[in-house]
Amino acid sequence: MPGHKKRVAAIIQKLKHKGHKITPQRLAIVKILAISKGHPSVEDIYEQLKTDFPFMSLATVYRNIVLFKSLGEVLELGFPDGSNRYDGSTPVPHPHVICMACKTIVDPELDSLDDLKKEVARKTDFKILTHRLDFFGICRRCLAKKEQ
Amino acid sequence: MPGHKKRVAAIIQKLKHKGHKITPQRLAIVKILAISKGHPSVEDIYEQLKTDFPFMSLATVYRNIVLFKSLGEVLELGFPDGSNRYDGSTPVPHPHVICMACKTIVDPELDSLDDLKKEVARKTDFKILTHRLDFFGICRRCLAKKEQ
DNA sequence: TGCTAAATGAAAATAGTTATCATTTAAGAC
DNA sequence: GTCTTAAATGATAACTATTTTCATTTAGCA
Repeated sequence: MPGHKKRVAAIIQKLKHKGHKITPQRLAIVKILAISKGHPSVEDIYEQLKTDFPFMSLATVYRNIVLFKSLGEVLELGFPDGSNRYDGSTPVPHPHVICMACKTIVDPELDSLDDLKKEVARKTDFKILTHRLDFFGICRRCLAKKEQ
Repeated sequence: MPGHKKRVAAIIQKLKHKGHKITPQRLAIVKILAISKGHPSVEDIYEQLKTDFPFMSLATVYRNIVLFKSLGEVLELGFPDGSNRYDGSTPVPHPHVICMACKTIVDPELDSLDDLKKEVARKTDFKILTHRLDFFGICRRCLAKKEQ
């Protein structure tokens, strides 16, 4: 079973287990969140759903995201400009590299992150529960465009 | 000259240099931003100003923060819950450790951050321009409270 | 098939921020 | 010091993203 199907199955199972109903709208939102690699916004999700659910309400998208967040099945990425984006495929904190030109978000694997976490815990006396790590820059493709 | 006075002077100088007027309201906002160590919100700043400027408008606070941001003299920290907070004393990206209970924000010095930056640049092919690094947890004081 | 709590759609409400516009004022010219 | 004018301010309206309300529909179980 491919990764995103596993994710859909896992989320559905958790929903059922917690006593939530599996509506067609909810299932469609789960699928988009689990399949998307581009960290979609609420608006992105809503647009994708319009084809299959012309009468879908934006509120339904928001409500379900709130639910999935509370179940720990989506990661919310808020940005200062107010644009929130969602990651349903890897709902645990991980670093992001964001292109400021085309808004692409890449998930790098960073070995040295563990050292950093340890250093924080050691130096601050905090009980660290989660983190958020974003790098902003220009991706290779946009760099190439600029030079033309 | 103490650090925060230097910051006030530096911001004022940049404002003048760019042809912006130094109004009493603007000066007061600059001082609060430069002096505060607790990363105040717009509402915090507004409340502090009310004593000296009873007729101060919230819009003035927002307008000035937009200006200072554009000059690179304050750092904006946006959070998913919509609460934005501002750092005028160290307006370059740096890690934060945030207490989820009392909302305190601490600035740790992390030596291993450099390694992480290098690793990102090497692995992603992005031109990295800036970053955002936050750790969320519970501070020692709030941990102690819980145990009582 | 029927029942009931949960979910939905549509629209109103809310919160944080930005824009509008008439009035005031800082700062350079005289 | 006074004049001039573009910039800044205060009050308020507008705006955007999100949440809430409420009447209606529906998933899931008896």
